[in-house]
Amino acid sequence: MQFSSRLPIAVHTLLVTEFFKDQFKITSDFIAGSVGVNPVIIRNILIQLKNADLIEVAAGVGGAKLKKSPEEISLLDIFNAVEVNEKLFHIHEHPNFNCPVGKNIQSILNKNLDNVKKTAERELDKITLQSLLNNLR
Amino acid sequence: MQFSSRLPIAVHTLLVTEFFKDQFKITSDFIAGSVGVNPVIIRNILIQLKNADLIEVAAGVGGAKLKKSPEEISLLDIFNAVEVNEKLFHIHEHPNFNCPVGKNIQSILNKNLDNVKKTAERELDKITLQSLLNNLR
DNA sequence: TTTTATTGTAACTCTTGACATTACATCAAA
DNA sequence: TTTGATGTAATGTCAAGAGTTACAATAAAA
Repeated sequence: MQFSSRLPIAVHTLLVTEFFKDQFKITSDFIAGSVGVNPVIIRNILIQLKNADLIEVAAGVGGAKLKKSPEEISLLDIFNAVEVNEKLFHIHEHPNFNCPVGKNIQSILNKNLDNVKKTAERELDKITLQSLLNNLR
Repeated sequence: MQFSSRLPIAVHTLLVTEFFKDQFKITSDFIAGSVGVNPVIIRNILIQLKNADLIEVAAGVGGAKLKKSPEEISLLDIFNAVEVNEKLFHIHEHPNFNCPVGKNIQSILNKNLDNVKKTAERELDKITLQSLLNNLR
C-alpha cells in the first residue's frame, strides 16, 4: 500500500512555479512538460492547491504563482491540500462486540495509530518548500 | 489513500491468540468470529505472521500460539509482516530530466519522504502487543 | 486405517481508486 | 472576435483490497 503520486506531483508543481516564475508563464502545459504527465492531471492538482490557498491561477489568460513564500509552505500543507484527510489505517468495521477483544479493538487501535499519524504529520510540517528549493541548487 | 486493514486484523488476531490461549483452541474460525471477517482472510494473515516468526500454527489439528512474548512484539514487527515494504509515496516516474526541477525531484523527494517513513516506523516500534493487552483490561 | 477438524491455497467476483486521455464549455486579455 | 488557457465531465484501463467458494493436504484421535 502506498500513497498516490499526488503529493510528489504537487510538490513538483510548486517547485516549477517558483523556480521559473521570472522566465516563463507557468501554464498547466508547461508544468506537465516538466512532471511528465497529462496536463489535466496538473490542472486538477492546481485546483486543489488553489482551494488550499497555496497558489493563484489566472483563469482565461493562464499562469500560476505562489500565494505564500516558500518558507511558509510545508509538505504537510501540500499533503493536506491533495490527500483526503482520513485515518492512516482502515480498521475492520464489524468486530464481535460480545468479545472482550472485539469490543475494544477499534478504540485501542484508533488511539495508537492516530498518534503515529500525528508524528508523521509533524515530520512533514518540518519540511518547507524553501528547503527543497535549496536542494535544487 | 489509506493502508489496508491487514495491520488492524493482524493485531486483532494476535490479541485474540494471547488473550484466549488458556481457554480455547485458537483456530482461524475462532479468530474470524471475533474479527468479523471470512476465515480465509485470517488464514492468509496467519501465514504472513508465521513467515515473520511471530506465531506458530499447527497444521492439521489446528490452533495458533505466539512464538514470542507480547513484550517482544511491536506494531512495527506486525506491520512489516503484513504490508509489503515499499516507499511511502509513489513518485512519478517520468519527469523531464532536461529540466533542473525534473532532474532532481526524485532524489530530493526520496530523501525527505524516506525520513518521514522512518519516523513513523520508530513510532510503531514503540508500541508493543503487551501495551495493547494492558488496554484491554 | 478411517474419520474428523483444520490449515493451506487456488480461483473467482466485486468494488474502489489512481491515472491517462479526449473533448469541450468557459474565461479574460489582446 | 480571436486566441490561448483553465475548468470540468466522461470514459477507459489497470491494480489492489476484500469476500467467498471449493478442495487438497495434514495430523491427531477414534
